[in-house]
Amino acid sequence: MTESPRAKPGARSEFDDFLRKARLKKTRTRELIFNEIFSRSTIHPDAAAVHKRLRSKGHGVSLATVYRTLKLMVRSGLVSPLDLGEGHSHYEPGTNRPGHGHFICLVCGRVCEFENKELRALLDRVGEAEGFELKKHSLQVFGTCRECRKKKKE
Amino acid sequence: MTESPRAKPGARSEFDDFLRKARLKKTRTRELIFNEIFSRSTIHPDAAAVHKRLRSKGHGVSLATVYRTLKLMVRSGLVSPLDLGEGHSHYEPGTNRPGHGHFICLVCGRVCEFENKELRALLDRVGEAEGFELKKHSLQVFGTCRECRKKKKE
DNA sequence: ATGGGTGCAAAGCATTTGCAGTACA
DNA sequence: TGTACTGCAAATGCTTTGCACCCAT
Repeated sequence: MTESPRAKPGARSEFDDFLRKARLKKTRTRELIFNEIFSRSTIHPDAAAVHKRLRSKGHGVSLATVYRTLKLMVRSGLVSPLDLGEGHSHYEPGTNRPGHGHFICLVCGRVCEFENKELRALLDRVGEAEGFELKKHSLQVFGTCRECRKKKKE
Repeated sequence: MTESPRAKPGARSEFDDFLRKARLKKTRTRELIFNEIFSRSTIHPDAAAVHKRLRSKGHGVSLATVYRTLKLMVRSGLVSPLDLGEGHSHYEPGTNRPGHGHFICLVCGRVCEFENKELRALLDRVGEAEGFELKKHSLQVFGTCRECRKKKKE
């Protein structure tokens, strides 16, 4: 069981903690899937992409196990599902990232994250006004990215 | 072909306009589905709910047509799909409602809309900073509603 | 050893589609 | 009348599950 090369400091031990608390086993397969999500936080893969990537690296992991493990990681609070408007889930590392959202380019499909402190404060304020206790949120902004706007003008 | 009792003023003619422009036919079935979405904007039904509701009213509409029509209405820009975290789409009237979002109670499942001008301005600002041309957005806030918080404390 | 973990194939849902018949323009 | 629209059932695509075997503890 090797350490992830680019894992966030702390994230790995969170996974370990979760596994220990839930009396779940630490397996090679789970580590591989975990690393696939955490090593490149800008990718936002779906289950099929994780599966394909692992296969192409020579790891014989089944799609069923990818789904099982992703579900596990979502329940553990380490990973969040992400709706890019494609009708199925993508995944990204982390949960409870206040003020965090995504730009999704409708032309090229690129996804770009952003983080904004005002947004967090704003949502807290709106929630409080409604008597609503905010746990997490999901914000997607669809439009055209800088590059695609440039191309369109040419 | 009767008028919708509670349709937004203007919304109906938008639908008519869309149908005319796209050379689509105005049918009883499309009108029924349209009204089901627009008559109760707080309901956010999924396709199955629209279908069930129409059936219970004695209208023999097929689920396939409900899906086809909802897709049509989404493309027309009259209706927006809504991800309530259930793994399938719900629908609400309207598109391009800047500063619009949803609270979703994780305990009772109730959905509550909100509208906030600051949010709109904030997203525009963040988009501009990225060179991103904002078309629409989707914001869901998950947590516990006032009533469920009260019950929990008791 | 013993119970959880995994692969495989089959099942389960939401959604889409082919086709033949129906209804709007 | 002609073509779009609809219902039905089959097909599709993503995700879950049952079961037999495997492996971490």
